Amino acid sequence: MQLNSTEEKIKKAALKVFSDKGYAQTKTRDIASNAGVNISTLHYYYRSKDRLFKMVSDEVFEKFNKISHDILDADIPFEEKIRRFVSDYTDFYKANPKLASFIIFESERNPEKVFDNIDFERFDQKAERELRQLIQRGVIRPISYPNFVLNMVSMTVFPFLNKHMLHKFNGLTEKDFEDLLEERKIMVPQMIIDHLYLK
Amino acid sequence: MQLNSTEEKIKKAALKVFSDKGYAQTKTRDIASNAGVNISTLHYYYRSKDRLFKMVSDEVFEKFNKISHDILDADIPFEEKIRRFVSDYTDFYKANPKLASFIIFESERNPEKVFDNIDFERFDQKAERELRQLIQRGVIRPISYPNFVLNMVSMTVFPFLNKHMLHKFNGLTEKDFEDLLEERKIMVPQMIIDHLYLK
DNA sequence: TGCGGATTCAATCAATTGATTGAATCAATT
DNA sequence: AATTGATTCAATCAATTGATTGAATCCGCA
Repeated sequence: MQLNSTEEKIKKAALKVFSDKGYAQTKTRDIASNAGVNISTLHYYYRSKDRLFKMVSDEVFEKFNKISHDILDADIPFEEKIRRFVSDYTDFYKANPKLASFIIFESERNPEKVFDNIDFERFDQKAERELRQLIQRGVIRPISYPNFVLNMVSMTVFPFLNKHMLHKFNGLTEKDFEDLLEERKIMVPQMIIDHLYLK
Repeated sequence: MQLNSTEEKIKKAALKVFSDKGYAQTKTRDIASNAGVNISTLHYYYRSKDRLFKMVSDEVFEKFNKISHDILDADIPFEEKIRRFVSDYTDFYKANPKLASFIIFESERNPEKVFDNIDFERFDQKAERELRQLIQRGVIRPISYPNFVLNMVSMTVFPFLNKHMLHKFNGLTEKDFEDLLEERKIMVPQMIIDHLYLK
């Protein structure tokens, strides 16, 4: 599919509107007018709102998963993986600020639409094994895998879920927000590592 | 308004459906049938979907804010406030598991419907002052107030935003989830305190 | 030029949904 | 028992919305 084709324009508009408003609040007419095409052109290419959503969300989750897999496959120390996880996902969400809420919101609100063929398993099994080994070797303190992941993911993603509130109630400008993210790239891994490593 | 009155039944059903499905995906018919009343009974009491939503969300945010205010007004050390924040909000969300997503989702998706008269300011000013003083006295390391809050809030709330994923991809049972939360009540404040306090 | 498939669109359909109406029922008071 | 206001409901309305239809337009190619 070539860039800027009608088909591609529709998908881009769909991602924008879906992640701005969520699945239910999105109207196919919104997407069509955002893409600058007729409603039936949208249906011509994607048949239904559901199928269009699935296409978009599959693409999003693919990009999303790739980051994890790349980090896990990298031949670097565990500490470094933590730093890269926070840094890479922060950059990912910075480049696509709406994806954070898209992923979290829609996977809770419309799991049946989002999950069909996503495999978190490969990633999880590998990561969990690595964590367990470090615990058994006495390098890091005992911690359950879900808790470890939650700490890392929550502190990385949450600023993007809360952006509106941060702007409204903490008066953060866009620049402030970016500075805050850069600060977190250092601080968050450091917090996790300081808590985890027994040294 | 008396307990279990029709009016109250509608509001309870509304909270349930709104927080299950989000504003847009909620149909007044859903609420009515959940409450066991006719659609027009719902309109008789609340006039419109918007007004019903506002009633419900105001009540939610009131409870939500009370926790912060109580902690901040308490005459206990700052460390202890961190522990109570994590613990009290965890209990709050445990008792009302859907409220976490309700608060985060709706305040981002429909800020204009949610925020009218919420004052985060009193809380924030007081808390920020307390943090600044500790930094100036050299008790804790320098950290911006938004970053401090983000760390605390994100690690506390996030498990509830992600519950479905945790169940699906980590195979957590309900019991596992509760154990995990109890573990986090200890671990999360400890992480924050270890990182913050210079001792 | 003219054929044929791909693409686009205006018009329309059917289902959904928030809201209203007017009648019926209930409950308290006299 | 009668009156009155509060409550409830079946039926209906108007707007929205996902989807379809059939005609028009575009484009590559003989």
